[in-house]
Amino acid sequence: MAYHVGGMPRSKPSSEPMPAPDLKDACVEAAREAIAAHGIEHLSLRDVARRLGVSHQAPYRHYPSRDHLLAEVMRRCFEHFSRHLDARARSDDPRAELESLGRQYLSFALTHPLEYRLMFGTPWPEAAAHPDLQREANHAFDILRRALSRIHGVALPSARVDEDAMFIWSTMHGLAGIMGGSCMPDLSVDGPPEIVIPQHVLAMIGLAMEGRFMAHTAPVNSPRAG
Amino acid sequence: MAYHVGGMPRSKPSSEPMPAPDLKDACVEAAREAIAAHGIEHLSLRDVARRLGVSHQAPYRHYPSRDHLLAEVMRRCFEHFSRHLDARARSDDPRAELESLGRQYLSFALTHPLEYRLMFGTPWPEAAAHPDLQREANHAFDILRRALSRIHGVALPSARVDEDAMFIWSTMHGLAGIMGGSCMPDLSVDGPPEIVIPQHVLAMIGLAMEGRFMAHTAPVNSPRAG
DNA sequence: GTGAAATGTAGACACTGTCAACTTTCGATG
DNA sequence: CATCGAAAGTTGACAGTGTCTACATTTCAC
Repeated sequence: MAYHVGGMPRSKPSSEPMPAPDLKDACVEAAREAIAAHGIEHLSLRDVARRLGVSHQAPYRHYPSRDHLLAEVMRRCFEHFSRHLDARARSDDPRAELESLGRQYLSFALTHPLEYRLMFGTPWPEAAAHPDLQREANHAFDILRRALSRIHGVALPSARVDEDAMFIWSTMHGLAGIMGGSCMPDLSVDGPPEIVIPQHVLAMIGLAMEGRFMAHTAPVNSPRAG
Repeated sequence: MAYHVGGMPRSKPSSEPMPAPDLKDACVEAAREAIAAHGIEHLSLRDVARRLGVSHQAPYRHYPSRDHLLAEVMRRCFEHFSRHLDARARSDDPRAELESLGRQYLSFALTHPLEYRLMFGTPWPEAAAHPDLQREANHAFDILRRALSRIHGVALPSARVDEDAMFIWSTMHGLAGIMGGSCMPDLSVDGPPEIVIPQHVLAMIGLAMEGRFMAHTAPVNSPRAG
């Protein structure tokens, strides 16, 4: 766990322009441990340094500020998240594919609540200052967009696809936030809520999408929309 | 803005057991200003004291810790939120009522993003230690539950009502979090997203609920729910 | 009057992020 | 080989923070 040596830079005999010594990586790893131990808001650069057995200023050689380290941790969370989504069960039926995407989304949020909070529940450290973070964050949404495009085919313009994507993402995101957070109300449902509720929410999304398809083939397009 | 006098307790000549001097209230107000100015994470008790022209220890006479003051601010946000929901447009048509509830929910989240973030996007300071906070937070969900019960009538057991309530709340909550946060993707929709997206999401909820009613009168109850 | 409770103040401690200056190491260049 | 510079890590300092302890003042009940 401790950073093995302190005092001199790495000595790769090769001639790479920037060997990127592993303290930079180690900082991210230590930061994740610190966050897991004490929560996101109590992440401290000095604590990270202490965990690595290194001086309190050493991390500053690799990250200009605490927020830059936090941004890097978040960026890796998004990478992890995207990989998780990409590893979903594939199917030729685009609707089944969409459902497996939803399940995969929820399974990540529920098994990695800390990472999920970090990604979507933490105010970003100046989003504009971390463009790679923004880019990484959009990947997941693009996955959803593509899955929806497959369902809709070419019949619907991309504007409609984006609307549906926002609906589905909102629902998944909200459910994840509620179930992963501490503000879940006491429910009287038949069975464990963490099983029953996602099942029902996914079913409701399916109903809404079916209604959408029917609306698409019928003249009226969206009832009760003020 | 500054707390008018410093040094002696209030001098109400009455004999109330605890006159509750207004520094306690003033702290909450100053804290809200500080949060609005510098963000939730940078709320500082010393800054609050400075705003009130009072020593850095004075707030500790009324709040045992910074988190207790934060919890009180959050509790008042929930009060404000509940009042906003209660002030929605009423209707005899339960579905119209549900829709106005949804619009009211979103309008609060979008016009008071800071309070919304504070309520639902901030990790609670030891939820168990602040039961009144938890109680206040459940009020909004109960409002939703009641509106849904009116729609369903007595036909559906309360378990189904809670499932539907969780679906709707998830969708509203997720949409509010996405649109109020900094992680909204670039969308290609016809018109301003802050208008078009909520409209569409509400319409999708309506479609899902209609499918639910049809499923309720037909033998099959939830298609595609694996 | 007197003591106790409530309220506010001042000082101290450990902790934090961050700036500045110093040291050590290594690779490149004369 | 000597030397310079960059990279990486070190120590020291400063302001800011939450919170503990001790002290001062005011008011009220007795």
